[in-house]
Amino acid sequence: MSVIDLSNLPFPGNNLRSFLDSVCEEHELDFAAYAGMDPIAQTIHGFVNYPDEWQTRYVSEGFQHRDPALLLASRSIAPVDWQRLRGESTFQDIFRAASDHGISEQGLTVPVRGPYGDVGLFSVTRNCSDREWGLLKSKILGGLQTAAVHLHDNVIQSHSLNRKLNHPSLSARELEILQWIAAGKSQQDVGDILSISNRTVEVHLRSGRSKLGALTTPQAVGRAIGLGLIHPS
Amino acid sequence: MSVIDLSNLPFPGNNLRSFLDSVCEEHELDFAAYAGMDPIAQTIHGFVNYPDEWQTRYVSEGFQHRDPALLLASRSIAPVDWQRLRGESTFQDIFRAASDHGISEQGLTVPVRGPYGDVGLFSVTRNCSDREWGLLKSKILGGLQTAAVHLHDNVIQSHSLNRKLNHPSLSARELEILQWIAAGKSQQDVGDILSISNRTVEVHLRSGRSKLGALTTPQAVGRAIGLGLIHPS
DNA sequence: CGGACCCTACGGGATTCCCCGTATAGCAGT
DNA sequence: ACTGCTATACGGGGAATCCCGTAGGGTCCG
Repeated sequence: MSVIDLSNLPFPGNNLRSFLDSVCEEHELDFAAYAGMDPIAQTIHGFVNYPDEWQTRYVSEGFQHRDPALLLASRSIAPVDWQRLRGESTFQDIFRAASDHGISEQGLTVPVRGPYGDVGLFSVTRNCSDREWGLLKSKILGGLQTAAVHLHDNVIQSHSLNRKLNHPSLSARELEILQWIAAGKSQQDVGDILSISNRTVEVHLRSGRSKLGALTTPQAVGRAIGLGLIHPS
Repeated sequence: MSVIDLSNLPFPGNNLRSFLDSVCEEHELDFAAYAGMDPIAQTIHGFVNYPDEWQTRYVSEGFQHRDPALLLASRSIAPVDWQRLRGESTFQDIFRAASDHGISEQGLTVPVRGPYGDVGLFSVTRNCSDREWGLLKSKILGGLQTAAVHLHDNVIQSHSLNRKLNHPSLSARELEILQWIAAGKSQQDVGDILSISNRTVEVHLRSGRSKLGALTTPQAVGRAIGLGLIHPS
């Protein structure tokens, strides 16, 4: 999974990095970070207002691939309080490293999903006691949720990113065939159903795989489902 | 798409219908409605605190399939203010019908997505002027967002719980292998990765397919993803 | 202790899929 | 008009999968 730094990209009409700062200021937070995951391109892109050294270290040690806050939030609907992760050794490892750079153990990650399988993860931290954190959290949760939606919406809408994260567009025929394959039909079956040659079915399937960046048909089916292009049956 | 009324289903520890009422009370709203779309089962399920006659009419006329508020929000990341829809004739039709039952034109629909392509749509209405609505909206947007997440999370949790009860559970090995297959590995690859024979891999795959009621491996991968047993990659 | 699974492993034979091509025709954009 | 993409179709050859078995060792439970 490659990492794309969005912090220097021009965005239409606003600067998302400074938006992080204003969220921190408004809600009495220390740091904020946005990470967007593209499940197909296998990329993570983002921007933070963490100290530069921590950001560098985080990426260079590949923390974004095993950070339990990101992993859990990327599979969750509701926000994930980092308190839930304290038992996990991976979290403890990353937190020990983070505390060297002044980042607190108190944090929260809000997931936001778009219609194409894209996930935005908005994390904030604040150095304070558990009790203070609990009070603060309930007070600002709505605002964080709104900020997360705003961030992810802007990132996904932005043209410059859409070029980087171009979602594969399968032809109607390719989708149709992939849908039948996902329904358990063989290539021959599909050919009979659609009244075309099984060889032609295989051609469409091949080009579908290629567009999805999949090595095998099962993987292509999985990705297409993950993108909402087809449905399991 | 069939319609499932969840309003009478028992939920663990809380009543979602009364949650709608409390959201209305807290935020000075007239009505609130939750609609969940399941792209796999092709169903819409939901519950509302609209007047019964309106609810009945809405469903009987199939409004849920063409309501522009739902359609737009289901493709959006950010909340959709119904003001944006005033130009659309479909919206005007539905609103004319709604106003017969005391529902205002002033409304908002908040979309929330889960990891499996599921979408929750939380709508609220308030009878007031455009200016009042603008002020109210900015004040309660965060709370609505939080409420929407809470609703959808609860519905999905209980829904997937139901599905897990009804579906056979795959062994850890079977899931592990299916996950690698979904990641584009061949049976031989998986055997090498797990240091077992490729024939053994095939055995697990076979039994996984059988448990999922799938005729082919691509179908099994699709179903496993649809059930949330594995993730696309 | 005897089933009931699960994990492991191997084999033969049939089927299917995948990769490499070639080829025509239509349709859309520039 | 040329270029590019899509849909259609065909074929050979090799690789992979799938289906039918057998079989020993492990765990868990009644």
